[in-house]
Amino acid sequence: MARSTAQRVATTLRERIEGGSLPPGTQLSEEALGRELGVSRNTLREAFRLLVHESLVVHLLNRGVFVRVLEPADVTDIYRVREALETAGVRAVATAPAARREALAEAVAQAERAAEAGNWLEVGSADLRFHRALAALAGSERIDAAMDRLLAELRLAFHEMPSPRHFHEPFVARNRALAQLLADGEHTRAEAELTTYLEDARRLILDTMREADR
Amino acid sequence: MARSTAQRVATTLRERIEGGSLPPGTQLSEEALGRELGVSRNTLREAFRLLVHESLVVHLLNRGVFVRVLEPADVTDIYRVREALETAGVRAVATAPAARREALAEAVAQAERAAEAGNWLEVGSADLRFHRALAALAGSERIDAAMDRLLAELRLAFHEMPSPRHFHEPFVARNRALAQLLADGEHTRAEAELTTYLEDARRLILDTMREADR
DNA sequence: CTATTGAGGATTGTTGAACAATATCTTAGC
DNA sequence: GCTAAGATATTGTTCAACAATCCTCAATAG
Repeated sequence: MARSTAQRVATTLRERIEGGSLPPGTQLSEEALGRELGVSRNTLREAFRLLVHESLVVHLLNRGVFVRVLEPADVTDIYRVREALETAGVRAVATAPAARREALAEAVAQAERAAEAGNWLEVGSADLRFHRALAALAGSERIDAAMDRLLAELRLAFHEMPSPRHFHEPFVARNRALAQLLADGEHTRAEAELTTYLEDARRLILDTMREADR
Repeated sequence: MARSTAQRVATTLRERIEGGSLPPGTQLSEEALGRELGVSRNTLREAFRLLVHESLVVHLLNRGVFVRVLEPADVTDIYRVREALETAGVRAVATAPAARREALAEAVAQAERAAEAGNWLEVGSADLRFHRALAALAGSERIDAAMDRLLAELRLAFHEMPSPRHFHEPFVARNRALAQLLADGEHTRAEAELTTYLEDARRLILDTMREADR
């Protein structure tokens, strides 16, 4: 559990960004943040580098670091990568260990329980876990890490979603259907469903973003 | 082209690593390197962060940074990601702009010219360009960046290849065949060829690595 | 002889202050 | 209103010091 000061500071900032108290576009001032968190500027800069690596912030030379602002083009790009990685998972389902396949069903069940309880934010988290588990079928550490980064970026966009229910509800049943297709060995149909799923989700996000820009 | 000192330092270290003068496993001492390159420890540490992001070095807490040592498991992992990303490119070939499709033929031609000239290192570079162009058909900045990182990692393994000709020669013709299948719209066969191509290349590297461990 | 422990030395982790380089804001002049 | 020059604030980089951690190696116990 040994972690450096910079890593702890990065965790604090990550929570603030994902929690919304540091909204996209905010500049992270070295002097102010360092004083508030009780760390030196050098250490803070090391923490910034970690967050840059996670794409949660961007670093502009001589201007500083800013909480990432997700453009529509970014959302489109992210969904292209998701399609590539999750499709790779679908294709590897036959050779994946049983534990990884069970993780899919587990995430679906969690999403359904959260939906019944009306906890739509948790539904969203379970949805991301499901798709992370999907990509994890490929059995690659690098794919897992890439998915983690992608989904962290996407969470920035989720913050702009005015109604979590409207956004997450339709996908609960579709996740179950997709999991069922995979369990039944219907690989081709599973791939097709995944593609339309991602296409629909992407469009929903983009429409909402355009809506918000008025 | 404004670049910070840290970025320039990272570039020289990158060149030394890829050039072989800093072989895998070497520790990058903050004190010694900082004195030699005429930069402070803090700036050097910022440069290290950039290289960590590129996976060229690893950072162990309280122990320092070391030039990445590629294990057989890493090679297997990298080829899983390559399969996912390059397959995504193959699938998007129909919708890709003409310029991107021409980049494929260009890389094939360069590899063939280099092979005729007996310049096998250049053949290797052209091979990587071809596969980078393949993934670029997907039209995603993040996929492009991921491929760049993956191929930079792979170069670490290429250093251990005793005979560049033996390793690169067989793949020149296969790249041309693959490009032809794509130009002909034979998507299914192209995907199949890509899979066996990557499988063969991976096995060749792994066999060589095991050979070298004796 | 092997394994463990502990002291010492070397390296990294972090700090705070200082100055340089750059960007942004303000103001003067047209 | 617009441009240009200067003032101000922020980041980029350095330096020196100290704290925390790891590694080496010898001394010791079994």
